[in-house]
Amino acid sequence: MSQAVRVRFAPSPTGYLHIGGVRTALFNWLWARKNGGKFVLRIEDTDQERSTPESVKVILDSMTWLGMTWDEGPGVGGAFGPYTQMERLAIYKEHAERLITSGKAYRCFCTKEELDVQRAALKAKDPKAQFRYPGTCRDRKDTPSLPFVVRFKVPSDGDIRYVDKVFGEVITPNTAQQDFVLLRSDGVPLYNFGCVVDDMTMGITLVARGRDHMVNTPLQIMLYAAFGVAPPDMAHLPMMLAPNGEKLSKRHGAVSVGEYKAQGYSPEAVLNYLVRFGWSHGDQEVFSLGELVDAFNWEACGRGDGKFDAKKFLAIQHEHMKTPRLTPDDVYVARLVPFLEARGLTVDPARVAKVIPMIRERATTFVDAADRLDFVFRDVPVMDDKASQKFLVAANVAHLRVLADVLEKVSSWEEKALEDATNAWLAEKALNIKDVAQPARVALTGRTASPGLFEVVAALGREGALGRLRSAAEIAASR
RNA sequence: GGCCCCAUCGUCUAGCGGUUAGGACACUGGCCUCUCACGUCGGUAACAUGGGUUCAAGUCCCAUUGGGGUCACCA
Repeated sequence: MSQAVRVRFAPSPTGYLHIGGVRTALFNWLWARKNGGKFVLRIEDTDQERSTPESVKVILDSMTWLGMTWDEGPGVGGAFGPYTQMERLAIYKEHAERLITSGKAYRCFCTKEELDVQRAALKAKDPKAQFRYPGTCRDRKDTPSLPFVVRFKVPSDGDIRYVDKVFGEVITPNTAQQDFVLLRSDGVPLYNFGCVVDDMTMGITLVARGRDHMVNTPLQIMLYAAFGVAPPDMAHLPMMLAPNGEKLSKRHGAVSVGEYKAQGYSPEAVLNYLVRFGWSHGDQEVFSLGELVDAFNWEACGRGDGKFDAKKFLAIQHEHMKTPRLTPDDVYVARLVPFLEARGLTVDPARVAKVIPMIRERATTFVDAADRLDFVFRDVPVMDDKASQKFLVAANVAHLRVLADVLEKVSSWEEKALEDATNAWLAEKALNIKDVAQPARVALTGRTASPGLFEVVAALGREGALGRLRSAAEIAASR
């Protein structure tokens, strides 16, 4: 009885994939997956000034990285293509002519320049007035051979009402509208027309988009009515703003998917943070993708705008990195290796897998993880000067040497045995672990903060660990 | 300014007439501890204001205030 769900994400390829756009894509994607429906990706490139092929590629790559696969669209095709608007101009033209024929739209020969003059004149008289197309060509009978746009004939009275899946009933009086342009003089459709023709011909059943589009929805519903077609369900999402309440943009920090990828975020964590922005599921904060697909619904979407919180985002990312259920070891390794290699390190994935437990609970991003594991993959650790000067000093030479000697006698090079042997020595000499831990840590890792000392010793292997302790002792002795 | 939308801790939010107003992030005190983390126990912190409706309003209605969106041959 209910038709199969078909939703879409229709970005404009004018730059990067913005984190806010990802959120609207996500809500659509979740709805499709939850209902076994189709998720369509459509490229709205009718703004030829700003659209670029590079941007299309960035968007596709970002969507792929995020795991939001599309069932129809660029690269995968589908029965309702093409999925790029500039390849659909004939379809828009045909639909525009249909509206002209049925008297729902008309050719307007007013030029942009003429209208700009009229607009300026009005503003000059009354700065607060809003210019609206006066309907000059509305009832024009002649058809001069001049360039023209196609305008929609907005009903002069009545109103448009629809029930938004998030905001409930929305009523807008028609008197608030003007005869808007469907098709530019060069035959390229404007947003509202292209959007409606595409959604209609692509069989879209629900349109979910940002609240900044809510003003377009009444116009689009008029168009559906003009075509004699029932409009799809509508759902608007509250806006994600910058911490200061402005529109979220580059100047507020990272806003593109690519930046978060580069910073070592997980795609699941990105989606997890974004979904909780404007949607909730009781007290649950952390979700796997599967859980999201199951739990998502429109009823639990909030209506208030919100502000982006980078710290909470990082916390969600950290949560995903800590939890093997959310980030299995093999996934962890696959994502971490490129970041290690980016540091110029040569790494064996099997070895990476072995040392991940050392940093599971500590690393917040893969960049952070690579940094924390850096010392493992070098012959000589990168030495922090302050750490070296504070701990690799004459007073610690003996401890470092003896520790190396004690460890050397351990037959089984594993954490427990190494720790036991060390503790035995400490007990015998009435020493405290604190007396040797920091100097040893600096010797082994080059830093004052690291995973547990004996995890580190074990991970470095007999030769590596003993060598580092002894050469550090030399450095300390020379001071 | 017109039209539209919104309003619970600093932030994301739970709440769908009766709650000591809950959780998370952030901040913060203690515990744990070889560092850093993790973990754990605790703390500070919110219903914008004014009217109604009701035995009873964070929850319903109205107004005010505040915030946001949008007013193109951009999307």
